[in-house]
Amino acid sequence: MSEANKKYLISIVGPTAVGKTSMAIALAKHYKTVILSADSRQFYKEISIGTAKPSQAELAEVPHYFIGNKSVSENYSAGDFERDALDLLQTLFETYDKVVLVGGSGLYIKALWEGLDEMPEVDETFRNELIANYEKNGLSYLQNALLQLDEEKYQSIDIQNPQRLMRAIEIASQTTPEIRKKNSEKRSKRQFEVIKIALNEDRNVLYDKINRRVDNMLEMGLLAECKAMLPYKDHYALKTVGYTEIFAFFDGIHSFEKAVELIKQHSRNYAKRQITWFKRELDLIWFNPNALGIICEYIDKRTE
RNA sequence: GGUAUCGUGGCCGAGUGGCUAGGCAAAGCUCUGCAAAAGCUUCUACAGCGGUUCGAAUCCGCUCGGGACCU
Repeated sequence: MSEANKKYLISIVGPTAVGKTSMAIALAKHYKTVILSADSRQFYKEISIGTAKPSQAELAEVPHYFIGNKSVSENYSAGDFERDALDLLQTLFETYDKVVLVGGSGLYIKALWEGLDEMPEVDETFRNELIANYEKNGLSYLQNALLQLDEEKYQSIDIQNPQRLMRAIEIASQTTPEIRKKNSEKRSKRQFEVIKIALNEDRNVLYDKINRRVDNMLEMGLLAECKAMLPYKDHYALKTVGYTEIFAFFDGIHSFEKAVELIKQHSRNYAKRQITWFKRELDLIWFNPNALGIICEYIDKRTE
């Protein structure tokens, strides 16, 4: 079963602060390859401290892709990432048999592993109208709108979730059932094998790491980074843990101490959601974050 | 020592005789383009003991505890 030219995407996933970055670097060095990041916030070049980007020293150890390659003023979606990452992988696999993927953004990783259906481009004007209508008329407005456009979708999604409803309406209003069916059929097959590795550890240990990392971010100058981002505070990229809480502090909504407490708490909540997300992935194996040796053995067995 | 006063689930907090307040946290979960987002579910407590009542977190008594005031 060993094929000379078989390509592998070694994927390291798991909750925030568990130790994915250092594991990915260790693996990339061991297999003499490069790292492709799948972190929906580390794309942005202006925000580094609060997103726990790899340090300059770490970035110098191994080539990284998709770190700081976008600006917070751009909108970048899971679909964009799938397309860009797939393009890049095609090139990388000409040189490497194995590439390390690392990140914690479940949807983005899923997009790269399995692909998303082809969908119409997001129409900002339409989306803004939808948001305005939702704010004026409430959830039932969205529910009714989707029910009119695509009853099948209405039955299958969480109709309590305004974000999902709006996205479904966007798609339904620009496509027909036939197009939607065809789009889901032409999802592209992957030319590489995905090896799914998740890192996790005792919840209390993880939470402790998260808390300490937040303190560390503050020491490294998170406050100044947030201050510099004030002009962009309404961009999607800044709607994220570590920034929204500090912005609220700047606005006098709560104290600095409260902001710090909330960042820690929200980071813990995020970690929990990540764990829930990846738990559904059945062909994914869980390891302790310092089990480098065991992980290498596992990879070797899978790729021999 | 005396006088009033308060004591609600991990935390905050409404409720003055009868129908699970609510919020936060926590835990569990959902997920095809805002995803570090957004949403869902679960968690029946009234300091203790006794009394009144068909029925008490709510009324009465005592005890314990907190903070306040007076001497």
